[in-house]
Amino acid sequence: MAKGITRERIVAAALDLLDDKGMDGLTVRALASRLGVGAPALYWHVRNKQELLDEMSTVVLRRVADALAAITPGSDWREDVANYARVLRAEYLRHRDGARIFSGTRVSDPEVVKAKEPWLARLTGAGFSLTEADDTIDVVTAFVVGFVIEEQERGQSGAPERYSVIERDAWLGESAELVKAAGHVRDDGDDRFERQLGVVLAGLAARLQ
Amino acid sequence: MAKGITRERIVAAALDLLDDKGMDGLTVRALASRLGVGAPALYWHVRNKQELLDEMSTVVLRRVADALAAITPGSDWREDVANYARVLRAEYLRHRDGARIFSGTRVSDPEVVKAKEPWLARLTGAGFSLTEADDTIDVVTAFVVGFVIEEQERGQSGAPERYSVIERDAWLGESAELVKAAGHVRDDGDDRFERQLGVVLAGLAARLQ
DNA sequence: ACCTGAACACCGTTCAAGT
DNA sequence: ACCTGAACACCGTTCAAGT
Repeated sequence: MAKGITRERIVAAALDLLDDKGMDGLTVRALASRLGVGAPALYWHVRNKQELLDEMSTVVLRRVADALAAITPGSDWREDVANYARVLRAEYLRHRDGARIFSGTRVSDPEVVKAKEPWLARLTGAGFSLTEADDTIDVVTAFVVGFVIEEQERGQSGAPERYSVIERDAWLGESAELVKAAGHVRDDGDDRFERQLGVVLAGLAARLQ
Repeated sequence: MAKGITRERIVAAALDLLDDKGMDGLTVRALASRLGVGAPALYWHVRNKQELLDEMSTVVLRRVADALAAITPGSDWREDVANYARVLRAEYLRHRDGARIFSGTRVSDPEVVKAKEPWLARLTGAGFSLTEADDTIDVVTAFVVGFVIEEQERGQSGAPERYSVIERDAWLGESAELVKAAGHVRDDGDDRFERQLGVVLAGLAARLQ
């Protein structure tokens, strides 16, 4: 409706549209009509759809960086790294298919990459070599990305019935008793995340001995 | 050319097409013409494109299961889990954007899910509870998915120059010395993977104490 | 500088009709 | 049972033209 489209407004509207309609509904035309302009108007502000996606992912990672900058570092690097993992997961979860869409995309803003600096300082200060510190951030990031991709696929429209325990057992058929039992005791969400994050953190701590 | 399209041939051709032309080139029409039929012909064998993608990912995961079944389990669960991680990474790497495309999709074949059974048996036998055994497979899977997504994004067409160290330093601008230094010492590929996988395995081993 | 209108070369999918 | 031809309702993107 109100004109005066800017790059930032486009990206913000794109994130809203993604949450409303999902990845398939995130089209240049739908985005333009949401902003009250024609589709070609967007191409004055953004080179193409890929650049738009990169910009969206940069915004999400900037929020991660900002949230982390607002947290006062604790006394233990373990708790700080855990907070990084939690914030990253929370920001991915905030958007439909966030982990799949925003992982492995190019960050367009150097400031977001520079946000790693205090973390590397803190980890090397705690006794990690530079490579180990870099590995630390990377391995935690990889874990969170993989975890949330699976998590978001699960909690989605389109046949949650396969994940209903009874139907899953029937679908599995004969034998595979442990696979079925694992399905019965399986939990979701925060507890599962914290538990598995604990595994990764324990592995990192072991490096310091 | 040769007619007699079957579901399996369609999926195999789709994997080939993906590797040749990438995700954007994987269209129903291009796939059909590769098989020598019209696009609507495919809809007799496959409900829609999503089902085709699910089937592709099932084939990839079936190869993982088969490769693992061919490996004789060693004396140490650590080495077995490491082999799972290596095989999963290798199969993802085999296809363009494999990790991003094939992770978090629905497996259509119960046999592939059942392949987890001997792993759960082995891990519980080694002293893990059922939940811990399930976490073990999941946390390793999540790590591999996240790692390979990043890995495949990097080794791709479209501006590898940002990842050239000199240009990256310039792009980063002032300060952020540790971020730059980390970029200088950073390696890629197998060594990096083995190192970070070692972190996850150490964390899992710590659970057993 | 910023946006529109019209167009181009595509998409996934449906469906009557053919064999 | 399996496939074609034609069509529908879309896509992302370009480009001359308007203001």
